[in-house]
Amino acid sequence: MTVNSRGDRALYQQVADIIRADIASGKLKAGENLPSEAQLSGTLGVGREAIRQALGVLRAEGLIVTERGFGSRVREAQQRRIVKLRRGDTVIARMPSEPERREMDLDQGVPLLVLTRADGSSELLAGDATALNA
Amino acid sequence: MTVNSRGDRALYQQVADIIRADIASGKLKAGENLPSEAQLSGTLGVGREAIRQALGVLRAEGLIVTERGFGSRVREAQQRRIVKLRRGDTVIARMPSEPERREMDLDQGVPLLVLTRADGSSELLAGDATALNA
DNA sequence: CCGCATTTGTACGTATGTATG
DNA sequence: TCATACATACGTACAAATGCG
Repeated sequence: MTVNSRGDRALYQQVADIIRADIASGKLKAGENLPSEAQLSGTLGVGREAIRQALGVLRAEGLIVTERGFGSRVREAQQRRIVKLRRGDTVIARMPSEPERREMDLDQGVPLLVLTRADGSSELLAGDATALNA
Repeated sequence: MTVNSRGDRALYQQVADIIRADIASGKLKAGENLPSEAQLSGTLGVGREAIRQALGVLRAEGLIVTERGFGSRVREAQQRRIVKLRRGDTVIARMPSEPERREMDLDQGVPLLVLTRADGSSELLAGDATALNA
């Protein structure tokens, strides 16, 4: 598995593809730490920015989480709470704004579910911790 | 409205806050073009990278879309198709992977809804174009 | 159709700040 | 205290797409 600067895809996309595949295949397991940016940079032979962009893609996909001063690790599947929908309830999905994300303490790449009950009341639900059931 | 390098928030977050507020207030209307990165850089007195990071935040929130060689504009609300949920249907939300995003031609910052019908069949729905109704 | 200016995308380097262990 | 690691932010350069004359 290596990157190719002559490929039609950007280096950082190729890096993201490699890591995503490693996660999907189980070569990188949930909760496991990724190599540091510097290590990935050296191993794959690309600059740190390409590595950081790749990790940014994977964070936006909700596949990894990164902690400053520590590193990145494969995000673990969240326990899902099942929310029963009743007749007349409606739901839409969207991404939280940054302030909302901090407020609700959500990881990057986690969508929000806006549940509006038939009576007009509404709730914000973390998309990775919620399963809807009609 | 200006940025402050001594603030406790990063410059790019401050820039994102300003533009987000301009969108929320209607000062920047749906479909309207944002100033170019170079213009924002000059106007706000920060480097291009801080501007690009700010725009990246807003893209991830689904607030703007960017076209290479053209610029960024405020994303317009999508017409939502209403999907009726029947008893036994379940739905979870997640972000698409980059390959899925390109495949389904989704903008950044648009979540995916995975609808599994009671009979076991499932569908992928664009979160910004779908409203669930139980 | 062609060339040009504009604009975003990619990728590198460098430096400094800040959190973790 | 200290090394490690990520975050922020500047600069530079070139590639690639768009729109216009």
